[in-house]
Amino acid sequence: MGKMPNPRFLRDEDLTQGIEALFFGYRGFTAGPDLLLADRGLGRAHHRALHFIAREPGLTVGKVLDILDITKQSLSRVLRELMDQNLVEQRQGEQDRRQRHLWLTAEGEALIVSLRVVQDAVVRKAFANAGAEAVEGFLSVLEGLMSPEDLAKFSTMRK
Amino acid sequence: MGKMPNPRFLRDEDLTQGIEALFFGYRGFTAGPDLLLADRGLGRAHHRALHFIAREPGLTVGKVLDILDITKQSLSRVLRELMDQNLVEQRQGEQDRRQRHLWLTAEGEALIVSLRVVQDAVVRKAFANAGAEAVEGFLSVLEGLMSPEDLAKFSTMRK
DNA sequence: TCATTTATGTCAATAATGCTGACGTATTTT
DNA sequence: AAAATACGTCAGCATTATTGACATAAATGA
Repeated sequence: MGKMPNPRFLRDEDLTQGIEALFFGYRGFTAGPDLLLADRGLGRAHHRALHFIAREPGLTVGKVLDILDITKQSLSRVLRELMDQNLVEQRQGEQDRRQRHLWLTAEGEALIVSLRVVQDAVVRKAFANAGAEAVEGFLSVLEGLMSPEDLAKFSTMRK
Repeated sequence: MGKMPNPRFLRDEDLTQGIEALFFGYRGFTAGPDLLLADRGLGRAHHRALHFIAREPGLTVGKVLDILDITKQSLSRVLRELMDQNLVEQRQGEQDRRQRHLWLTAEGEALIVSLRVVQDAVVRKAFANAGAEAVEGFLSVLEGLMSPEDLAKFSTMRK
């Protein structure tokens, strides 16, 4: 952890390289799913909603709003489209009946699985080629890039 | 897909974690510049154009199109807005007079510097906290995520 | 030279994703 | 009973992207 007096670290060029790596890397990361989604007239916003609903079935609308950090109106439109396509369904809360819990339908499950197949292939290949240690570094740098709020969300999710 | 025998690497959860880290990390990475840009009515697309023009002054329109991989129309609009705000200027090519070479104006330089101050602060902090070795891992995973074309662009840039 | 290709710009139409502000309803909490 | 909460929706707007068509100037190849 101690900072090395390494002259090849934290120079402007290193930061530039990091910035550009993120730009190109993120593009490679989203390209595959984007193609699949386009077939159904869906986009990245729908993917994100599907991802988090798949990850924690029964999530409330409020929780998804908190994670995605978009407005109610933006999420509403996305959820409406997902429900119109029979990919997601809402169930009224039992304890608190104001809440809407979100679940994937069988069709939604099938879609998220096919999205995961595409995305996992890219990520798995990148992880495998770089090695376990590199993945640790990858994660720790990304955590450092997150806002404190997002870091908290990210950390909470893996407990 | 044959899973590796390593129980703590390349599991589905590891991939999920990587996917979510990218989502939250990328958001943290763009949040600062986005705020600064919004003040001038500019967005992320303008930032990307400014970045690559600053990085390689005199770039032609065609090269920027190749790097950003957007349509001519999208770039045209962005460049027009940057030129209207006196941030970028075009100069006709001397050898090939069909080409337009792009340069930042003094004002454009000033803007990209202030954007870099904000973005560098985030990246530098993340890099410094994670350490040089983690940064190596971060870069190698991102390279693995890039499409072959983008990897070639990325690699060529640091020569 | 003439035809083609290249580099660039621009028009019109469209889509996905986001925003703000306002308002409404059902339900829970105080 | 009043206030707060969870959610939905309306209208209007902005940014960033798309496709397809067309135009111009300049370079290049047969």
